[in-house]
Amino acid sequence: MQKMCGQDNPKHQCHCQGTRMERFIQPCLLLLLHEKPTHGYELMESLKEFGFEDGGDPGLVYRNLRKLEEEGFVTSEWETEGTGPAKRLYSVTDTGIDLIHSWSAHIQSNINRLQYFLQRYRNSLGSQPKNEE
Amino acid sequence: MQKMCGQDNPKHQCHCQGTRMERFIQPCLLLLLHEKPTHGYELMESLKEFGFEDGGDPGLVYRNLRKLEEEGFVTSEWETEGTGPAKRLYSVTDTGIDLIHSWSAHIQSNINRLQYFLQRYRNSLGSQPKNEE
DNA sequence: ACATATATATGATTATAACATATATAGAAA
DNA sequence: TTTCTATATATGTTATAATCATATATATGT
Repeated sequence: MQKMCGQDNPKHQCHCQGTRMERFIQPCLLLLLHEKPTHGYELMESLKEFGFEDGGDPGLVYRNLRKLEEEGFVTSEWETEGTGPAKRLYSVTDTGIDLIHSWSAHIQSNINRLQYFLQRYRNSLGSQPKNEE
Repeated sequence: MQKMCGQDNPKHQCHCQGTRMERFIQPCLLLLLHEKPTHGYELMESLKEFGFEDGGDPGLVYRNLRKLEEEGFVTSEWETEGTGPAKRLYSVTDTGIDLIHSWSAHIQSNINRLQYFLQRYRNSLGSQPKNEE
């Protein structure tokens, strides 16, 4: 049996599996880092604003940051000052900024595709009653 | 080196990797089959309207159809009449229709997330000049 | 006879997310 | 002072899905 999406209402269990937005975490991280250079743990907190439940999986966040750094879109340095364990502070590079622009263009075209789908959905099914589960 | 997205203009090679819309082929197949029961090969042709280049990979299309059938969202039967090789004709079931509704709700919420991103992008970067590659 | 269009299917590889843990620092509470 | 929690980063493992490659077969056009 396939996994369910859960969506907004935890009681409603639909089967659409439309939960994942592939790679979407990447532009979110870049944009957040452009707004304010910071570290992974705080980024997780901010990711909630972009719809990532609980800020997303730590593994996903930290690995994405490392990969972005490998590829030159962000840079990092250790911050040992202050309380608690050391933080790895990230900031966006110039190519990172370019990447945000690229992503934004792409996200706009994704919106267009999704809206095309909804348009067509409404034309053929939108006004019909739904079978409640 | 990471893969590039290609986007609209084949000459423009951006690095956003935002090409895939995970699982999006599923609601498209279901909606097309609701509009008109048909077979995989023709579905590939129609998928172009939803932004799938060349109608998407045949492997992806046929495997998705089989999986949807396994799960009871579509049914199929062989069509041996007519010219050319036999076609497997698919149509949507009632639970398949429900699934389209679920997907649509989800797609709407994905649009909202993407638009939230773009809004925030415009606030912090939208008016600035882009470094052309 | 050979190429092409139609039609379905499957094997193998790669990319990504999800799930599970491990490690370490520091403050608060008991 | 022991224990709990929050902070902070990291990695191993598995599951899922897209991509790439290829195989098979029917029919038509040249």
